[in-house]
Amino acid sequence: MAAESKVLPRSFYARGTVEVARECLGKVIVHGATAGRIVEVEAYLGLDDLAAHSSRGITERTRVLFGPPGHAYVYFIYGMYDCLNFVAEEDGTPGGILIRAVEPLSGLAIMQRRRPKARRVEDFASGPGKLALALGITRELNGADLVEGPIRVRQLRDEPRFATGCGPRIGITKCADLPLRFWVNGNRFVSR
DNA sequence: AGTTCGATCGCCT
DNA sequence: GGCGATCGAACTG
Repeated sequence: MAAESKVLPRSFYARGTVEVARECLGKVIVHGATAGRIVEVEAYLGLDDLAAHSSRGITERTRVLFGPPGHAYVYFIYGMYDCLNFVAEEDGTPGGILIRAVEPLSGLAIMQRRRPKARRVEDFASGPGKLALALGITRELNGADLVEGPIRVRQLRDEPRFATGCGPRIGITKCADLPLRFWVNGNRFVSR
């Protein structure tokens, strides 16, 4: 796969969060021997988006959301799960893209070991907590560089065409009506 | 220092 | 569809 794809440059992330979110669909996350194709994401906008962690300003947790683009923001939620975001926008402007689902491509046996209760491939990474487990992504990787670090995002040279859908984000109470969730239409690995 | 509640998941009915 | 698990960040006083 390495010969048929290239790592996304930092300039890919240094744009508006919604634009980057939409274009993340179809890209491939590689971590160690595991890889998955992004099929569902959500955009979390800077300070006005009350559902975004960045809306309350810079804290120890949200620091990387305000930093340079092309880095991973990994946070701990519900006492149990880690979730992966990509940082967008120019340095100093917050913007996060929550990766909600990937289609497993490589390292399926490793993913099954990390997701022992999953009975089907469709259950390996069809949710933000699940995908972090399947890809082995934890809070230790918060702040990791997506261009040169341990997690990389690649674009296939012959990325297949696909239609996308858009709708409200999942699991939030504030700003619950904004259509900031994006997915690959009809893909069976989307969380819902 | 104490309380609240969350960008979830899996099990139960 | 409903709910319990589980714990840290953020907010209150």
